[in-house]
Amino acid sequence: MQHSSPSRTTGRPRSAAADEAILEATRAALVDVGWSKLTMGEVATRAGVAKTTLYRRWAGKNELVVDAVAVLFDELELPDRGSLAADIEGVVLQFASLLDRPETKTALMAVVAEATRDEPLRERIRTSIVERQKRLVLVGRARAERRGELPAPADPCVAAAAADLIFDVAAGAVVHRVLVSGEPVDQEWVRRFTALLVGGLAAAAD
Amino acid sequence: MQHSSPSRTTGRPRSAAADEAILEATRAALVDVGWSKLTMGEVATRAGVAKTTLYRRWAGKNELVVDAVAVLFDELELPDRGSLAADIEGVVLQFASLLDRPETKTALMAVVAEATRDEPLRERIRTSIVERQKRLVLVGRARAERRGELPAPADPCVAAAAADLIFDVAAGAVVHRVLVSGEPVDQEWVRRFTALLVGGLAAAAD
DNA sequence: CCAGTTACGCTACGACCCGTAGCGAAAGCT
DNA sequence: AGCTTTCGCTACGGGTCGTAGCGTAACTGG
Repeated sequence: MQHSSPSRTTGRPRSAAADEAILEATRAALVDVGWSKLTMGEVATRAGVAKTTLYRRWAGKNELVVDAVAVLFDELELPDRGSLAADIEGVVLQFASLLDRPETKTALMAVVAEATRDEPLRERIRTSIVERQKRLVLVGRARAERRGELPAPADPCVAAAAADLIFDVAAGAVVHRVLVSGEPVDQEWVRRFTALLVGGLAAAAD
Repeated sequence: MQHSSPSRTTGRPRSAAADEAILEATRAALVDVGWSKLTMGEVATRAGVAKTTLYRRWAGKNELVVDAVAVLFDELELPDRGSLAADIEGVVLQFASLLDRPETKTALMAVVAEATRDEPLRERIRTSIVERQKRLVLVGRARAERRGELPAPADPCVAAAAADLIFDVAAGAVVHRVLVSGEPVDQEWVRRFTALLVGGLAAAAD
């Protein structure tokens, strides 16, 4: 009667090694053939696994790819570089180089596109990728306040809205620059963008 | 010997009505079934046209959809609302409501994703959609300078880079807000975003 | 008016991928 | 041992792809 028990005690356990092999094979296949020509059968072959095993764990291509690329985003960090501007420049460059990797480049927009007509998938993207990276904004903001570069927000509700805004602006700008405009996120561009963002934050604080 | 003559003088001419019927059918199909379940056969049926006719004019689904949605972006305008901030708020709201339409929502990210592995498609998107809308940034900037809200840039090369930056920031932020974060672009958000952008522009002018 | 040229609608086709069902074997538990 | 669940494998109907071939329609130049 206990169908979705998190850890079942009886029966043969699922191979954790197969899990990682599948995700790794998915990333490799994304590099080689891209999103549109990626098939479940190919991933299964690459991972040395039966196609049915894939369908036992993921509903389809969308969910599989989300899980395969989500872990890559956890590499992002926010080392303390001494100033708000330097911190932003650092993380933006990290994010840009992550987006330059062929597996993320071809997969990210594709799953977002699919998610426009698939609410569960949208939720999966949110919890697996988006929400996890907002931590970077919060850490950066707290650090800037500690340095006295930004005033502490009066209303915590306003603070949350501001963090969301900054996240959308930063992530959106980099994604648009790389994938839509198709031009590089180089030192020069990052410098200009950071100046714009920091200037706007300072002005909004008044 | 003149294979790709722009207007051939001999033979039966292509039906312009069929062209429009196909693009219209493509948009309608996008609304109904979305990008991933959109098939060339279905579009042909809806348009009352043979499937082979589609392939005679477009190489595939990607190119067809780009042409089908590109015209929608030409609706964007930048009416003079008296101030830089008001102008930005107006066009951002327009862009957001355009992105809310199901046909653009599901198609835009999908073709961008495909374009990451298809250079000709990337070029087609650039010339058909992206470059055409940069006019809005240039018009807004010129208007702000005429009002005295922003100084005229010294170097025209710097001015072009600044325009590209503003375009990526504005378009990217709205797209990210709507499609990735999945939250609405309401009056409140637009107000905050515009304050951030205008503040940044003013600060960068120093 | 007629021959030449091109577009159109239709049908049929092999190739591929999908997602599932059914089977026997393997791997864990009590 | 006996039970339970996963695994690899094969096979299948259903769908889409992109193309080829055919006869017909539309338009042009002689």
